[in-house]
Formats: sequence, structure tokens, C-alpha cells
Amino acid sequence: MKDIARDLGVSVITISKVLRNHPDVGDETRERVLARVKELDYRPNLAARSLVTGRTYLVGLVVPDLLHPFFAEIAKSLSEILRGSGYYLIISSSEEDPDIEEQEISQLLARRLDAIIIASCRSTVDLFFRIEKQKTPYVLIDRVLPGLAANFIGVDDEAVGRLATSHLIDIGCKRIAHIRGPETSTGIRRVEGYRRALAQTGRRVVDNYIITERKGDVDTKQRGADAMRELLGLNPRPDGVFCFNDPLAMGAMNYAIDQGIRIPEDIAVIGCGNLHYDDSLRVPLSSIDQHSRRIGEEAARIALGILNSKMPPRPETVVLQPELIVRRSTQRREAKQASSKTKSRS
Amino acid sequence: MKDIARDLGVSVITISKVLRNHPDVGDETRERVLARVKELDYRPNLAARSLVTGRTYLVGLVVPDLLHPFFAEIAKSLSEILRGSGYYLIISSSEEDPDIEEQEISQLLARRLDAIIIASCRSTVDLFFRIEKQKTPYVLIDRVLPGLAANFIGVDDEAVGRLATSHLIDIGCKRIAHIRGPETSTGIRRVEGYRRALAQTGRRVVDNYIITERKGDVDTKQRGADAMRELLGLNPRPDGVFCFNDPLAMGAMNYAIDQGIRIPEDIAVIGCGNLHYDDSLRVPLSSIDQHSRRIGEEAARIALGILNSKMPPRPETVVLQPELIVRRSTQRREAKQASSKTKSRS
DNA sequence: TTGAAAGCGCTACCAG
DNA sequence: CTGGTAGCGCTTTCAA
Repeated sequence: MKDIARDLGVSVITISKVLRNHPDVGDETRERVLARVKELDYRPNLAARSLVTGRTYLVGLVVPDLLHPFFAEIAKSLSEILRGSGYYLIISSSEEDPDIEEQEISQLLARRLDAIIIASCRSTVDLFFRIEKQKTPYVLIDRVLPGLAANFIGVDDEAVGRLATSHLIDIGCKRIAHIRGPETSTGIRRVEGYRRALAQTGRRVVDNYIITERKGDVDTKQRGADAMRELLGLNPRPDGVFCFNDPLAMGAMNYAIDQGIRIPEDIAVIGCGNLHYDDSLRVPLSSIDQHSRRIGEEAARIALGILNSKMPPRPETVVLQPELIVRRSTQRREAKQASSKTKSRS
Repeated sequence: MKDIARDLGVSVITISKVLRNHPDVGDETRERVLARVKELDYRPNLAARSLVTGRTYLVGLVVPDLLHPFFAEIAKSLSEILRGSGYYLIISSSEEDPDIEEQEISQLLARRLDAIIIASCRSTVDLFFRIEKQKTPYVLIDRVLPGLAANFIGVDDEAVGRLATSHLIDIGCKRIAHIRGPETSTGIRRVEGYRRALAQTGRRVVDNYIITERKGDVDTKQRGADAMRELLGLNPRPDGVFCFNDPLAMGAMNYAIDQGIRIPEDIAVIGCGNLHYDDSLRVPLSSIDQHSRRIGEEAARIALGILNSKMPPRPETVVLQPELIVRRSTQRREAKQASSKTKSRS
């Protein structure tokens, strides 16, 4: 293509400089080049450029599910900020499958992205050591892995579990169930918070009351309904449920309502995620806000920070404090509203 | 990197051949190479490969909004199928802004993607001529542009408007309003269908009853509420509303319900998109299904078809027939259920 | 079955 | 301010 541009009588180099706003070029020449470029609608081949500069200006995002609004919101805020700094976001979905995740990450690695943002569904740390060996910087979001010292930005999931469960206790629930998520940090820590909140008020944890959903972010409506069916079959039946996330809660509530159960009178329900449709549901859903936009923004900030500094700085961790959002699904007479908005870094 | 692999005493070329499963290589040599590759966790630089082969195995998707489940579902099915053929999907969002869309497409063009799938929010055709000049194949989805002979896959939007409006007529609505979308083909044709359905039953189109939302797929909850407020202030007040899409309908219904209006008794509401949460809303929402998964699948099929054939085949158009889904928001005594599932191609 | 030469489109570095 | 030389990491073509 540069050959074609040589019908201006200048060298390829000059064109290249003009295209990159390099100062070392005469005004008149610059004009002529720009004119011809516009005329031909010419675009430099970014792949070739990357090959020599070693930078792609591409940042990858790997999430378990794009259909889940929580991740879609993160993608959105991330993309906005990166765009502002000249970076471009590549989004890919692992469908909550560790093997697909590995494949996707390999792909991104082979394309030499400048950085990768990952909400991982893997439970082992080996893949990340491989990423580190390639020297591709990465930022974990939403989920951490045990024994991995990496950049992380997400919510305090143990607090999520405590907040939700305490709220159910506060409104007078006596038998609190939990539809828990998978064996990722989010699933595990929310259960821990749930257990702790129960323990703190001298309640026993009833194993029957914990239903496990292996793939908490996929096909959630059916799974939520199934879990609720199971819970309603128990004796005594729970009078409060904390769901791993809002889509599960939605499915659970639907099933209960269809069975003639009243929410919150017969059974109170709280989810997590504070998704945009929560207040439009058959019974508006109480939830724990995870600050999804903030997660995207901070992830972008961390990634850009790494990209702009020579040396790899030591891993940064940002833990956001979750926030209780009360709606009708947990509104009973005794209800009191709690909320916390602080944030801690380390 | 190949230098490092040359400590096996073989040439770079051989390595390259092994990596591409080229048959011309001895079994023993192949084994040795593979072993070392695994050991080093080596990945060929795809950018360099693309530079010489001219193929990136990248397909781009440009949508107005990722948060909109309709587009997220398309992205999902598209990605699945492309992955199956060794292609990789790059997703980007135009935020329903023609300028951002142009910028994103330029970016994708510069990266020499093998094909681009676009749900365009532009109203002019010039950008697409530029794409054609670059010889990058593209497929339009959801929205067509006047005067552009391109590959297209989407739903018959005029039928969407007719189906929704006729349904409202069937259940006995006398004053039917429409919260319409932007000046894209989808917005325009759905209004046309609305007008036609009214005309066919000898009704007058009342201009007041048509509210326009310029950005029908963005910030929809508030916009839907605003539109409904406007409609409820009219005299006589409409008793049926056809909304451009489900998120708008959701916002509209919320506002009405909060004002003490009963749905469907006082005012019936129908949307479009048949999103997964429609049946979980405060009043389960009737909708027109657009076959979002099918759109993704067909788009992938068309794109792969082009990529696998030497010559650019003539543009292919797939028009899916929309399907009426009745839920409570339009369920009155007289209700009868219509449905059509056929599909036409040309 | 293997490998040497050539070049994809671009930019770094340093000379004029 | 301008341009030559070299090379990014890979694949192609064709000869050994």
C-alpha cells in the first residue's frame, strides 16, 4: 500500500511518520500525504505494526457468560475507558467451562494482547502461571484463586453472604436457606458469610438448606426453579432464601409464586448482583449490589497503569464493599434497612 | 522463538510445518518438535501468521448495546458456531452512536478481520461502500439500510408491527398507542406494520399516540417510563400499547403499575424481543419473538460460506417470520392466540 | 522428507 | 526534515 502512496514522490517512511503524528515531517508534505490517504481511504495494517512495535493495543476480557447483565455491565464500562486511552477490547465467553476458558485464553495469548482481564471459572492456578510466563499482564475480576498473587478487583464476597443473611435474620426469618453457587471464590465465600451470619446469632446450619448450583451463572432460570422446588419440599420449610445471584433468585421466585407461595410473607428471597431488572420483577427483588461498573473501571485503571509503566508493579488488590438493596421480596413489618458503602484497598 | 526451537537441530520451516499439521514431516521429528513446544508452552504469533497468509481467523461483531439481551444472545450463538470452525469473534459496541460505530468499524477494518457482522445504527450507506472497497465481507443483522445490496439476516419488521397491533385489536383494544424506536429499518418498519394493521381494520392513526424514542436500545427503563407518562396524560387515554422492544415495555409497565393503572385491564402492553426475563416481570409481558439465536446462527453460516468460497457470492437475504408470544400483559377475556412460524428466503 | 530464499506491511535506528 | 537499512515472526515456493 505504501508503494501506491509513493506516487507522491516521498518515501514510505515519511508516510509512516505522518500516520503516527511523528513531528519530524514538513507541513506541506504532511498535507499532501494526508490528502492522498483520505482519498484512498487507506488504513495501516495494524497486525504488521504490532509485529514490529510489540504492542497490539488490544485488551482481552474473558467472562463466564455475556448474557449475564453483571458481566455485560463490566464489559461496557471497561470498553469505554479503554477506548479513551486508545485500547480496544476483545470480549470472549467461557460459558462457565474451564476447558473453553483455557482455549480462549490460549487464543488471546497467541494474539499477543497487551493485557487480559479474567473472571475465571477455573479452580487451579496453573493456567495463570502460564500466562505469567508469557509476560502478559492480567487482572482478575470478580473471582480470585487461592494461592495466586495477582491483580484483583471485586467485591468482598464473605460480606455479601453476611449482609444478605443478616438481613433475612433482621426481618424475622427463622429458617434460612441458601442456593449456593459453584466452587469458585464467589460461591465459596458467600456460603462462608452465610454460615458466619447464622453462627453469630446462635443458629444452626442445616445442610438440607444449602442447595448447590454448579454453574451458577448459566441457564439460571430453570436451575433456580429446581432449587426452590427442592426447598419447598423440605419439612420444616425454609422461610427465607439467600440466592447466589439474581437470575437464580428470579427462577426461584417464579417457581414459588406459581405454587401459590407468597413472597415475602411465606418465604423471603434475596439475591445478589442488583441487576437492572430487579425492580421490575413479579416481586421486586432485594439484592446485594456488587458495583459492576466500578469493577470494570478499576480493572481498566489497573490494566492501563501496568501498560504505561515500564516495570511490572506489584499486584494490586481492590476489594469493594457490597451494599444491601431492599425491595419487596424481603419487606416485612420488622424490616430495618442496613447499608454500607465503604471500600478498602490493600 | 524459532531460534530457541533450533536447539533441536532442525530448521524453522520444519517447526512451522509441524505446528500446522503439514504432512511433509517425519514422525520422529514431529514428536521431538511437539515435545519441545509443549515444554516451552510455545504459541506461534498469530499476527505474524496473518501478515503472510492474509487471514486473521477473526470475525467482528458490532452491536448497538451489549447489555441488551437480544444482542447478547446473538453474540453467544454466533461465537459458538464460529469457534466450531476455528474462527474467533471480536465483539464491539457502538452504544447506538453512528460516530462510534464508524470508529469501531474502522478499527476492525484496520485489523484486517476476515468478516464483519453489523447491526448498524447508521442511516447512510457510505460507510458500507468503504467496507466493500476494502473487500472485507460483511453481514448485516437486525437492521437493513435502504439501497444497500448486502447480506442480511433478520426478522420481518413490518410483520412484527402488524402482529403486535393486530393482537391488541383482537383482544379488544380501541385506542392503540405505539412507543416507537429510532429511524433505523426496525423502527420504521414496525411503525409501518402498526399503521397498516390499524388501517386494515378501519381505524384512524392518531399522531399523539405515537411516541418516538430515538435511542430505542439504550437507557430503556427511564425512556419507557417517560413515554408511558406521556401516554397516560392523553385524553382519551390509550387502552393498548405496542412498544418497540421489551426493555422499553418494561419501563412503561413499571410506570403504569406505579400509577395504579391495571395491566392488562386498563391498558394492555406488548413488546418485542421475547427476552428471557419477560415471563418474570411484575406483569408477564406479551412479546414478539425475533429468533435471536437463529439470527446469530444464520449470520455465522453466511459468513463462513463467504470465507470458504473463492468468489464473493451474490448477497443473501434471510428474513425470519416473527412469532407472537402471549402472556398476561395482553390477556383479556376475548383473547385469541395467533402464531406464525414460517420463514422465507430470497 | 527437509530447508534456503524471499517477502507479508510496517517501524526502529541512524545516516544524510 | 528526510530516507536507507534491517528486521519483527511467520509462511510460501521450490530446490535439494
